[in-house]
Amino acid sequence: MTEAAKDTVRQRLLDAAVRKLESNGPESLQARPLAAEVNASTMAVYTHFGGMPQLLDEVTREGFARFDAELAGVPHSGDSLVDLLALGLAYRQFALQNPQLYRLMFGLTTPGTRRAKERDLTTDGSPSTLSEGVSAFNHLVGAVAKAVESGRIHAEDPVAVAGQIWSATHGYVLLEIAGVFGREGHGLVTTLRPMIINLLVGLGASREDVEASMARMSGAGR
Amino acid sequence: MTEAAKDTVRQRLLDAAVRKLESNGPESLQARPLAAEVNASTMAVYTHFGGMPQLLDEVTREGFARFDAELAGVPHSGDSLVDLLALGLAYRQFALQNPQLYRLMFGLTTPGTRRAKERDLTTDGSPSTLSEGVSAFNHLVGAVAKAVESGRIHAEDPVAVAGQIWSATHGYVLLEIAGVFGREGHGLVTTLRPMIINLLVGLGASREDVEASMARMSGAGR
DNA sequence: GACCTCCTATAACGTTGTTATGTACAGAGG
DNA sequence: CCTCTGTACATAACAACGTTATAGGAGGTC
Repeated sequence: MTEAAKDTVRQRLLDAAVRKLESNGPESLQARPLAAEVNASTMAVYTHFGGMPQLLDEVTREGFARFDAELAGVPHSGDSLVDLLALGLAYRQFALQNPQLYRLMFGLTTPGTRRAKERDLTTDGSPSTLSEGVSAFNHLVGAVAKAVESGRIHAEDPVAVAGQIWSATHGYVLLEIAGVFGREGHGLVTTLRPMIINLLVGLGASREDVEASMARMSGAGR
Repeated sequence: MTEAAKDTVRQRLLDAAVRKLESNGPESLQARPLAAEVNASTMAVYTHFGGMPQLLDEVTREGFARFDAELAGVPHSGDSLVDLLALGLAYRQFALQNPQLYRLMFGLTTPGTRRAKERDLTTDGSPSTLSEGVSAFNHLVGAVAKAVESGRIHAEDPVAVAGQIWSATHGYVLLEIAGVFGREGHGLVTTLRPMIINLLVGLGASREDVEASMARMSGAGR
C-alpha cells in the first residue's frame, strides 16, 4: 500500500475511464475503446479489475474520494452559517462540474456494461455504504452540528437535519443538471439559494441572520 | 386517433416494457425477450416503434402520463396547506411504487439500449419538455399559488417556490429509493415531513398552522 | 538454463441492437 | 378469379459488446 507507481496501467485505465465518462457519457465506457486509449490490451481490464462492473465500482469510489476532498477543502470561517452555505454551494459546484460522475456515484446511471449478472439486485445500488460517501456526508453533519451548538439554528437531531439539507440539495442539483432551470446560474438564485435560506429559517434561524451570512460570502456565486 | 384497439401488438409491447422495467430493471428491456414475452417477433419492435430508443421514449411518456394522473387524483380539500402536503406525499408514493419508471422519466437511467447514436447528446435528456411532465409540475404550482392566495405562505413567485419544493422532494425520494434512509417509512418521519414543514415555515407559514394541517391529513402516512 | 509468476496479446463465444430479405394476408380494381 | 399494393410478421445475417480461453513474453529466483 505504498501508493507507489502512479503511471501503472491500472491507474491509466481508471483515469481514462473517469475522463471518458465525463466527456462522452456512461455508454462510452466500453472495454475495448478504453483499453485502446491507454495503449493496453482489452484483457488489461480483466487482469486489473476483473471486469467492467468492478472497474465502474472503482470509478465510483474515485468519484466519492474527489467529492470528499472537494467538500473537505471548503474553508472554515468562524461563522457556522456561512460554512453551511459554503458547503451547499461547493456541493453544487462539484455536481455541475462532474455531472456524469455525480450520477454514477448515486447509482443514477446504468452504463454500457449491461452484463449485470451479480450486481446488487436487492433493490438498487446503495452508495451510502461507501466509506468516502459517509465521510462526505459527515462534513454536512458536522456543519449542522456546529450551527446548532452556536445557536444559529435549532435541531434535535443534526443527522436528520443534515439529511434534509442533503435531500434538497441533491434534488436541486439533479434537476439543474437535467436542464430544468434553464440558463447557467438561473436556478441558483431562483431556487437553490432561497430554498436553503427557507430551510434554515424553518430551522429557527432568523432571515436577517441567514441573509447577512449569505452576503458575507465572496460573491455568493462561488 | 380513435384510441381504438387496446389489445394491439404495440400496446402489448408497451405494457410489457413498463412491467419488465419495474420488475427487472432497465437492463432487462431488451428487444428479443420483450417481443417473445408478448408472442411477437423481434421485428415488431421496429415496425411499431422504430427501435429500442423510441420504445423507451414511449415508456417515458407513459410514465409521465401515469404520474400526472396520480397527482391529478389527489383530492382537493378546502385547506390549501393540506393539499400541498398531500401532493408531496402522493409524489413520494408514486416514486416509491415505480422507482425504475421514475428514474427513467427523469433521465436518471441509461437502459440496455446503449446503441445511442442519435439520442440527445447535447448534455442530457431534458424531460421537462414533455407536456405530461409540465402538467405534473403545474399541479404543484397551482397548489403553491392557492396557498399564497389564501395567505398561508408568502411567496413572490409561485413557480420558483414550486421549484424549491420539487427539488427537495425529488432529492429526498431518490435518496429513499437508494436506501439511504433505512427501513420503510423511517425517512418519511425523520426527513421528508420535517423538511417540507421547515420549508413551509421558512416561506412564512406558522409552525402550528402547518403541523395542524399535517395532523388533519388521514393518518399522515398516506 | 529451468522454473515460476504476472501481465499481455490474439482469437473465439454468446448476446445485444439493428438491418436486410423474404413471406403472409388483407383489400381494391379489372 | 387474378393481380397489384401495402402493412405486418418471421427468419437470417451483421457489427459491436462483455467475456472467456489460450498462447506468448518479461522479470525475478534457484
